[in-house]
Amino acid sequence: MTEFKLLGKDFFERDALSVARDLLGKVIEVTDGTGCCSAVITETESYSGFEDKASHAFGGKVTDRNRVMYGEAGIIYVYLVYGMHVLLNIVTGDVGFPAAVLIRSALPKEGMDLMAERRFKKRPDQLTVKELASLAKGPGNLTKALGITMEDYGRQINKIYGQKSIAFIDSAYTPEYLSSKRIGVDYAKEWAQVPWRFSIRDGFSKF
DNA sequence: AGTATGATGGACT
DNA sequence: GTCCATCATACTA
Repeated sequence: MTEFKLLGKDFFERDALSVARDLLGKVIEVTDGTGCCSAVITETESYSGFEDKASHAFGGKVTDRNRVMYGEAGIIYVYLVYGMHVLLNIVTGDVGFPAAVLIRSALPKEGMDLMAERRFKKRPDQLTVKELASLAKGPGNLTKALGITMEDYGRQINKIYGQKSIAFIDSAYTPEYLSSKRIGVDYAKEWAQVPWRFSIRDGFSKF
C-alpha cells in the first residue's frame, strides 16, 4: 500500500524558481486510454515575469499561444517548438503574473512498456542502453514518452479529461540539486545567464 | 500573405 | 564541434 498525495494548486501557487527546484524528485504520472506511466522529475527550468527576456511572456506580451501563462497556477502550458517537439510547462504564481516551469527531464518509473513504445516502437527489453537512458531525457523526449500532446493545452493538473490526466505526486525525496543556465535561450542575452535551471545532482552529470 | 525562427533532438565529422 | 528536419507561431507590412 503506497501512500501518496498529489501536489495541489498551493504547491504551484508560488514563485517559479521555488516550484522548479521543489519539483525535483517529485513524480509526474500520465494516464490516458492506453494506460498509465510515471517518472521522477530530474530537471526543470523556470520562466518568470515581464522582464525575463527568455520567457514567451517577455514585456507582457499576450498571444494565443502564451495566454495561459497569465492564468492560474497548475494550468498546463504546452507548445510546439521546431515544428515537431511538444514542451511541457506548468503555470505558477498568481493570476496576471506570467510564470511557468518547464519540465525538461525525468527518470522512468512505471509504464516502461508504454514509454518504450511511444519513443521507439519497441518493448522495454529491446531497448539499447542509449535508448533506455534517453527515454524521458530532454523536454521533447519527455512529452513523447509520457504521451503529452497539444490537446493538453490549458488543462489543469490532477484533473481527468475524458480518459486523460496529468498528475503530480509528492515525494519525501528531497535530492541535492544544481542550478545552471537555461538551455537554448542564448537570444535572451543577460537573461540567458541566470541560473534558473535546476537538476538533481546525480553524481554523473558534468556540472 | 510572406517570412523568419525556435524553451529540440538526432546524425554525423 | 556542425548540420538540419519541420511547421506553428509571431512578426512585418
